[in-house]
Amino acid sequence: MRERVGRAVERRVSVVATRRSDGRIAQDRMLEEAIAAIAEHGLAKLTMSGLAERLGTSGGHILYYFGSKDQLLLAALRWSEDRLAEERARLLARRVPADRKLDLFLGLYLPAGPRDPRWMLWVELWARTAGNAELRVAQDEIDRGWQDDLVTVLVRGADKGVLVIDDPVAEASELLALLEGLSTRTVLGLGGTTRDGALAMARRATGRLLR
Amino acid sequence: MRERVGRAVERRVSVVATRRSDGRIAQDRMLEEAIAAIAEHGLAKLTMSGLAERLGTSGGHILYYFGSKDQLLLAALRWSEDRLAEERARLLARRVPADRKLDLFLGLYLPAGPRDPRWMLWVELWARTAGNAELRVAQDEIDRGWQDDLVTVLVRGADKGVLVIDDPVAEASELLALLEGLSTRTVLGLGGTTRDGALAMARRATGRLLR
Amino acid sequence: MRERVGRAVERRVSVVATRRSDGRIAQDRMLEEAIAAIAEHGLAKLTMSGLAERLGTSGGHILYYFGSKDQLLLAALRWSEDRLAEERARLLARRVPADRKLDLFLGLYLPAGPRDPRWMLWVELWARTAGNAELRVAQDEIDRGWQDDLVTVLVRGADKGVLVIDDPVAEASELLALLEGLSTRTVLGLGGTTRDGALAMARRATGRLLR
Amino acid sequence: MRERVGRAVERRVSVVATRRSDGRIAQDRMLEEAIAAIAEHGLAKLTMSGLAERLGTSGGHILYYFGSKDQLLLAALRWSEDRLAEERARLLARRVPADRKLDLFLGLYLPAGPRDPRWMLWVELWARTAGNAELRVAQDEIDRGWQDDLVTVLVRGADKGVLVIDDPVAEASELLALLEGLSTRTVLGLGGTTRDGALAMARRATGRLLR
DNA sequence: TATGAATGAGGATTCATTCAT
DNA sequence: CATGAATGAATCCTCATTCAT
Repeated sequence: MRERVGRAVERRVSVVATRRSDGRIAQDRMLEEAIAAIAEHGLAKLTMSGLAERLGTSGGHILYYFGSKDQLLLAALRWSEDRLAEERARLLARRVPADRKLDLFLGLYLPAGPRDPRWMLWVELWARTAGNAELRVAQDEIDRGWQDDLVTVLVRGADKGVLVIDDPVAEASELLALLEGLSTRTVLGLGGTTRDGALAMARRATGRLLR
Repeated sequence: MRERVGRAVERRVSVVATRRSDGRIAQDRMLEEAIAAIAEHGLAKLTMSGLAERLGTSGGHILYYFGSKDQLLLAALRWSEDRLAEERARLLARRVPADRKLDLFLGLYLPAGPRDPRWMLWVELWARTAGNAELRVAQDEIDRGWQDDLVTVLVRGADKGVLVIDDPVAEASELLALLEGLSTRTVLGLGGTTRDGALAMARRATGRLLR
Repeated sequence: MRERVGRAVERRVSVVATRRSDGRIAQDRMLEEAIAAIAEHGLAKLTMSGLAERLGTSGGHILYYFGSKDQLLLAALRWSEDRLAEERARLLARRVPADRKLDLFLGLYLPAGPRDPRWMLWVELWARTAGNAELRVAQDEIDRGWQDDLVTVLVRGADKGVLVIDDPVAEASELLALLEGLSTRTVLGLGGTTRDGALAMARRATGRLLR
Repeated sequence: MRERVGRAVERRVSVVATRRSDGRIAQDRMLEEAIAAIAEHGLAKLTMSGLAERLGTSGGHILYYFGSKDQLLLAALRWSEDRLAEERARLLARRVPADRKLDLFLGLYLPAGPRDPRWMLWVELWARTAGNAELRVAQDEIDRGWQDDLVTVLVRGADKGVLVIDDPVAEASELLALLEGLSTRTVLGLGGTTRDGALAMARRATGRLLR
């Protein structure tokens, strides 16, 4: 069990370095496909053999890399958020006014629509958070990433005189909580919430908060 | 510990309300215990026989009442929210200033703390929403209950000149989205959010939103 | 897992008392068949579903009673030895000369021949003893039963003047160790050992040991 | 701890014996490590990859040498007993009185203590004997080695007038059966049997048998 | 109402073995 | 020689659900 994890880690490192076997299914494909499958049918319906079939590989092979289904899920979460963290980093580096940057941030956070894969994964994993410390830690880390970057945007905006902030940490927290609530509703299709509606609402709240 | 207190209170209520039918009481106990079990160990660990053991009955008997596990879950959700709807109704009927009423509303919505049974149930059921139309409809209905009552509070507050509102439906939606995000974080223990912290944040946002 | 065990225990108690369902497969049959299957094909080939098929029932049903394969094995061992313990008790109660009684004791201990089910079970379970404390305790208990009864036979024989003993505990231990060695060889068919050969050898050693 | 010492000794031996082929040394290490692993955790827990890890090699490599796990086990048994056969040969060649030689023989046969690797391997393999003809043949051969050497000791002792024997084959068989029973108990830790206790008992029986 | 025996489909996981490199 | 990726069959166990009593 333990060595499986180690193997998975090694693997990730060597993905770029070696590609000995062409038949080899990349871990990334596995994670991507797992997220897609969860988005389509829910985590409850995700079976190792079903996922393997989608990938044209064997269930044993997936476990060979990830060790267990829980680890696979955790890896999927991290993989998904790693890419978003990169997008956020790119966003932070862009030369656009702070208010525009903040707006882009909102768009990045909110789900693309109902059943958005990334958010479906979050919702599914929330249900497992209570019983899985490793998962909670990972979620906390990811959350902190969003929080820190948002604080950065706010502080820079204040420095430039574009945004009026008071307590950037508290304001970021509030904004993220609102975004999370909006996202949950959007992705689950509750209350008729759409991405556009959520975005509009987030913008209004942002305007009120920072002016 | 918390749910024990809550349970005693509920018991008194339901004994009075449905003295006629012992079966009804039995059902209430089942739902109550199901929610407690989910809060304690998660939905994934809730088995019919395990629940039966907690209740001192048999698994078959629970299904005798509820037909299936899904129906039991749905009933648990409704049972839990029905009682809150009653509390909201009592709150709306109270003769307190609108801003005070709004504050009490916030307190009613937010979870008592990490692993609050009602919210654990919500989080668990979100993961089942996508594949279960009946469940989504029920969630929508419950959500609408909160929304409508909040709108009522806002409108009455505006009539009295205590609150300054613009678009009560939109403002209620935004407030509820924020509350939901705060609740999720509180109940899952993410980002160190506590009930008090969430409440303070909700109050600040409410103040800003309504003047 | 734990409650399964409890259920199995209850079950054993109620076997005599209630027999509500005629289609019900008695646990005894399960144990008996399990032992037969192990004797025929070895423990490694014993699968729950395979055993279920022999019994005309479902794998789930066997586990319903025994909780796990390990528990089933343990129960099989106990069941098998319980019956022998009764036979020993009957033997001890018989009114025959001590030397004759001792001879019958040898016959009771030794396997009926190669692949004797009871002894096959022992051999298979020895391989699991090291990693299973519960199993080792059970084996020790059973062993003590043989030892105590043999000591009783020896002491009574000495009292009657039929046997000449010196240290009954040590002599019983030695005799049992010899019997165990002979049994292992007989049941595994090693060294061409047969039940008759083993019995003859045991008799000679007994004669030498006790005059 | 014990096997570490033993391993160092073996190493020296095999280095001298088969200096030509490094592969041969590697095979020895594999067998040695396999036996140690079985003694520590049981055959059920011995996996090819786990063994490979202990050896710092790959699972595929072990099979490259041995073809299959069963063959590996068989080789381990033979390897272990070959070394003992050599020790027996050395013992037979020594110029010591027959009774002393017999005593050393007992010490060689009995396990060093609970979980003695050689005996753990025997016990584990007994469980596989029934379904594996090749294994049974190997066990028979090894057994015959002990038997023949013991007969030799007895006969020579009789020739010298040190031992009083009647039917050396039968007496050797009986002694070996007793030794096997004592060994099984010692290695499994049943009945509180220790090596010293087993040795004392074996000596007493030997004295009785050959006087 | 209430029980609990019985079912049986289903799923995660393990592992010996193969084979391309 | 040596690796380790890839396989996929095999197995234990879980659990909602049914139903005779």
